[in-house]
Amino acid sequence: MSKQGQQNVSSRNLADFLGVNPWQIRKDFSYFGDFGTRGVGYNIEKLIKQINKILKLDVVHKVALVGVDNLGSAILAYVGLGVYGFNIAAIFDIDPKKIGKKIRDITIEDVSNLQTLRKRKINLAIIAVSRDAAQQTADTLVKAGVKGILNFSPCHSHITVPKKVKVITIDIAMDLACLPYYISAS
Amino acid sequence: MSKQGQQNVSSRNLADFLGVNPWQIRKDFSYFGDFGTRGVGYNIEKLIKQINKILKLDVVHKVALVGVDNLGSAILAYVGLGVYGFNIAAIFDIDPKKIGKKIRDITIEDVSNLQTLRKRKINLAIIAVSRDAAQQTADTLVKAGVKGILNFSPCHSHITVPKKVKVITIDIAMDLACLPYYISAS
DNA sequence: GCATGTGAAAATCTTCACAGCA
DNA sequence: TGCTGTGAAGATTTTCACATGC
Repeated sequence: MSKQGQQNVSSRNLADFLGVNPWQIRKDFSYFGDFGTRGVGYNIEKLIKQINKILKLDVVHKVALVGVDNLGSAILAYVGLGVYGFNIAAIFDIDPKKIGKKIRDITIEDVSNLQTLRKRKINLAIIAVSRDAAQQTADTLVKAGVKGILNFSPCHSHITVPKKVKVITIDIAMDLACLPYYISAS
Repeated sequence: MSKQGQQNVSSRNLADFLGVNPWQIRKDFSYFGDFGTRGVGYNIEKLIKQINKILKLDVVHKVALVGVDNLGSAILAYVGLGVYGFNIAAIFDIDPKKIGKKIRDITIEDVSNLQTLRKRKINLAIIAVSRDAAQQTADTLVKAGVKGILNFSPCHSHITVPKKVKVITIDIAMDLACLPYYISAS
């Protein structure tokens, strides 16, 4: 909407777009403050800024990618160029054939370099390694000061981390496994 | 646990493993029936069967993969070999260079063949195409009788389908975007 | 004794109706 | 008049305590 030059948006507009009720939008916003103007709606630019601030997306975050297989490459393509203000600042792999090569001007490093993340002020990481290496990778990342992990290993492989570290797991097979339940219900 | 030869598991065991309370486990199960034995716990084999039945994972589901880029290849590696009883039964792409090649004994077909899905009794699909092609792909899939879609295009590209069709969207960049909120809270 | 299954209480989330303000 | 912000009502979910059965 911002790109289309719109100035304001109402809770009804947003609700229709998302498929929810207008009062859900308003109630949710109200927990964080008064963003709108009565009779007018929400100023789009201001709203974007407010939400980015709430979600802490108002600064650029450096991210390390561990594992640059097919999945790692796909992630780079998706997250690569600054969506939501992320900056893939380092890439690691265990495969000697890949180490030293460059992807998008970033040199692939050996996983033994992971310990340098703290010094480089990188505290987010994406785990795209094989399921067997996932826990070990997580341990190393935590030791290197990483505070948030996006984990692509299957959820039953059960990554354990100290609870000050936030892990979000994307388990592709499990998401697929949700579909049959819904399609049979209809 | 089953693979380790265990016979029974208690709600406490399951709860500890998942990081929730035992009574949450029991209450949830109780909505679907009486699976356990008082004083003993749940028979693991029987429990697996019951849950698979509830989730409709007790039969093999055929799945079509559309788009066999890096992401598509990664998905094949993850879902490829029968996890949760899925069977990747067809692969489609738009790139003439890929069409006709084989991956895991499956010949890559042109997307114009998507209409054959109904005849082949494939009613689940994975969309791993570029964001611009996502809606069009979804439309074609729906027309071909697909009832459930796992969609990897960004959620703001906003796939629209008839509501009898279930779509689950995995938006990698958005999941990553959740992390900063949690790490700053600690 | 031990662990499930469940009604009831407590907490939370959703919906609504309308006051308040541009 | 139009749309936000919000207290209160309604619905749902979570927690708990204990009766039930092996």
